[in-house]
Amino acid sequence: MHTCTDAFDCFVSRVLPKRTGPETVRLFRTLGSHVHLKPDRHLHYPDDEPTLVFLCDGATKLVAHASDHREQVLAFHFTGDLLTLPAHGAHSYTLEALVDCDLMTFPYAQFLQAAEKHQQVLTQLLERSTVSLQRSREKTLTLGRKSALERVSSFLLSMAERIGRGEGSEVKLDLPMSRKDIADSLGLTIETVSRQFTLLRDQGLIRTQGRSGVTLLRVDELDRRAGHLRVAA
Amino acid sequence: MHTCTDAFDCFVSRVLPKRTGPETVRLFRTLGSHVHLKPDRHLHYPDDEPTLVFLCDGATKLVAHASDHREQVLAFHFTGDLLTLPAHGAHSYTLEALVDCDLMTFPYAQFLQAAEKHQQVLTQLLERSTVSLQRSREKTLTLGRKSALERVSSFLLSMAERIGRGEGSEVKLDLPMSRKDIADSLGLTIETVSRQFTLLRDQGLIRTQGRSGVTLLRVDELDRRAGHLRVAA
DNA sequence: GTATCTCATTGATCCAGATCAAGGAGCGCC
DNA sequence: GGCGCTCCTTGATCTGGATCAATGAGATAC
Repeated sequence: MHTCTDAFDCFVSRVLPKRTGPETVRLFRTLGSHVHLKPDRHLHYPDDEPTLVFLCDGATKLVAHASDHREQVLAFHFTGDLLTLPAHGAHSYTLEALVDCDLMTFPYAQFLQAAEKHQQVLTQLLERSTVSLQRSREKTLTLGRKSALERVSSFLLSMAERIGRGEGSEVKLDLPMSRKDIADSLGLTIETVSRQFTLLRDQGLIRTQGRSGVTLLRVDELDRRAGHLRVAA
Repeated sequence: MHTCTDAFDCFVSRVLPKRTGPETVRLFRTLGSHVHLKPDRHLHYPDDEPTLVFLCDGATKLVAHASDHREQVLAFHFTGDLLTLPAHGAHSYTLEALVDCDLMTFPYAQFLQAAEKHQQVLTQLLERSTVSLQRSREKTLTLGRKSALERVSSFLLSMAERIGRGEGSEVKLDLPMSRKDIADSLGLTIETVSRQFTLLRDQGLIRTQGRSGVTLLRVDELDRRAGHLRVAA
């Protein structure tokens, strides 16, 4: 994935409905911009109007900035995700690349206008927005009421769902984010996250390979550690 | 607001576009159910499919339940709000009335189908969903990175925005939720919330009248306490 | 291959907010 | 209008995770 055309084609095939007319495709093309981001770089976008982003390839984090230099990671995104960057309000937001990323950006208002005649696009936007809201609510519960161990377990399970490769009863993960990113996402410190990893490793629930490799060995036990509701035993 | 007809009319006038045809209105009527909830009662809804709720009148809280009996308030809603109750996943959710409430409920999937021909309804659904997501993200930052005092200040400011009555430079609030609800919303305990109220009162930033009355005396100072980004000084 | 630099782990101490424990005040009920 | 109950406030103590402080291990550059 390198050229602007590739990126746009990727957007077309994954977001627009199958038999979208060529004139509509052309309309979206005039609205969208292709951006390549290197790791640790953040997307520059107008802070007074929301922007729609389609992540063609890569992984990003959405970060909220409070006063001081405190940061909270609101969400991680992976290849194929569609997300809305809010205009800055009481806090400011940035989208930062975790690895090399290709994305398409659209001014939200104009995109919406273009989509109005194609309710399948609207429906999809709504659907994806609902999934984001759902994830955000789970995060709220995690941050509001869970212990460090529960947070880290929840995090691993959620990553397993999104980027895990199942191998028998195990799930392999290649985490694109650093311990700092995980800590900022879970409302913890690097040290605490590291200690929970060690704890889970010592209990035989996970194995780690290098900085980014994690294998979940006992998903059932992790579910219990995560404080999830017992599925009727 | 008491009869089923009143409630549905309220929904029609606040959610459906102005010149919606009578046959469409009739369609939505067949999908919707009117429910009255007394304080502390919760809405019963199928746990395997999402439900759309329009709050005609009253105030509610959306609560997530983790294992043990820990609860996290995900959001408060007030008259005129439209919200989506997710199907239960790793956690379960309930919608509970804070005061007497009238609401209209719709099966989400069927509502969406009915709305497909009316992209104004879709657009509105999307818009409201985006606002919910935005609020949820602010909450994430609050729960992840803010101190008790910052959380309570943020909470008061957010309530001021939604249900405050401005009187000169002051804002009057009549909070429909208990200290317990506030604590469960901010990831704190009742005691800590109470102590922050006392602190803010002692600093002359708020005045309290009885259990539910709060007057914000210094919105600017509260903004500072809330850890909001300084508006270019 | 190895030097170096960054990121992760581990250990020691500290503190904000939880927990435990009484009082006090508002509000509904009779 | 006062009785009683619930919710709120205040105080004392405890603790999980933050902070401070070294190591240790992976990745990158040469």
